[in-house]
Amino acid sequence: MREFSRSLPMSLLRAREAVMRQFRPSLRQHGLTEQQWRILRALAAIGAVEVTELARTAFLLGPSLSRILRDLEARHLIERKTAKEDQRRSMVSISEKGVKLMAVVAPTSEAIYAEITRRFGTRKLADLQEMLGELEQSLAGLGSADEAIAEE
Amino acid sequence: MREFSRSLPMSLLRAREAVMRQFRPSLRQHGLTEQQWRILRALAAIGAVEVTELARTAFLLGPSLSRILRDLEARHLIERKTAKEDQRRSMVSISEKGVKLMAVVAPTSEAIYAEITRRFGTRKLADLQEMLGELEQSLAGLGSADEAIAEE
DNA sequence: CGAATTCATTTAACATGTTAAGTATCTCTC
DNA sequence: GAGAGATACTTAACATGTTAAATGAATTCG
Repeated sequence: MREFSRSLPMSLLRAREAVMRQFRPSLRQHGLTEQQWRILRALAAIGAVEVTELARTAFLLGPSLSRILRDLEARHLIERKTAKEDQRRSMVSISEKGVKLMAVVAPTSEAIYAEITRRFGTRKLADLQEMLGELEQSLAGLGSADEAIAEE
Repeated sequence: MREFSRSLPMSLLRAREAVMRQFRPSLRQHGLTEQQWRILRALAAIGAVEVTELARTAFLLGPSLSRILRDLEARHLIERKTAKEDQRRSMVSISEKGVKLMAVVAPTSEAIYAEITRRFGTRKLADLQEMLGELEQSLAGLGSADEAIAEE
């Protein structure tokens, strides 16, 4: 069997951890987790969105997002209001307090990203992201929760 | 600010998820999580190891590993015995039952990996892993839990 | 119209990630 | 050789990942 530590999943895991390790301390100082920060950024970029689309954008599963939104709302960092036409949907948006928090955190976050880019190289970073996108594309539609049924 | 969904952390997260989505159903059919599978593979490759080194090899934090080993031991998939010279250390190894389980799971797992390799391309896969390793290297020693202290 | 179905979101249950604290053992030093 | 410190591992507490089930609201279809 392939040497365990050289598998693709491990390479991806180690690389991502190396990157996230840079951001976590700064976020933590402001009481934010990686996921909470993703949600705030997504909301700031998009504006008001439904929960389902926010999940797609921030790449979080519904249950995780549901819990995090509850907490962020309790901290008044986001706002929620149910849609008038469809009572099932709720529109989520970042609050003024959330915007202010982002303004505090963003500079450090940007500086860290810049340092990572500097160390790894701008060109290599672009190449890497290109390859990661291609990898994702090449696997699209393979494990979409349909193929596994045949094995049951 | 940089378009959120194109950040390096997101690219890495999406790519890894695309890959792991392929493996999870098969592992799940055998009652294994991704992390439990990593541990079994690591043990099969290395033999008997201390918990701390296993954590390094399987890329898991101590507390996670501690819990998982407790469960795997209860399922008789691994074995543990405290070292004679140093009562603090315990040597972990895969059990016969664990080996048999691996023999059942491995073929499917290998087939999935082969399919991923085929779709993405052997050469590109090697290139990608090379770049991921370089990224990890270029960030080594940056966020080793020391630099954040200056900010406190 | 009304039951069945679909859809958006939440809750539940269990496993892991993450940081801090605890426990037991070992080592080192005076 | 006794106490301070270091080391290996575990527990605790809280946040998220993951799958299944529940809830409530809209839609479809007979």
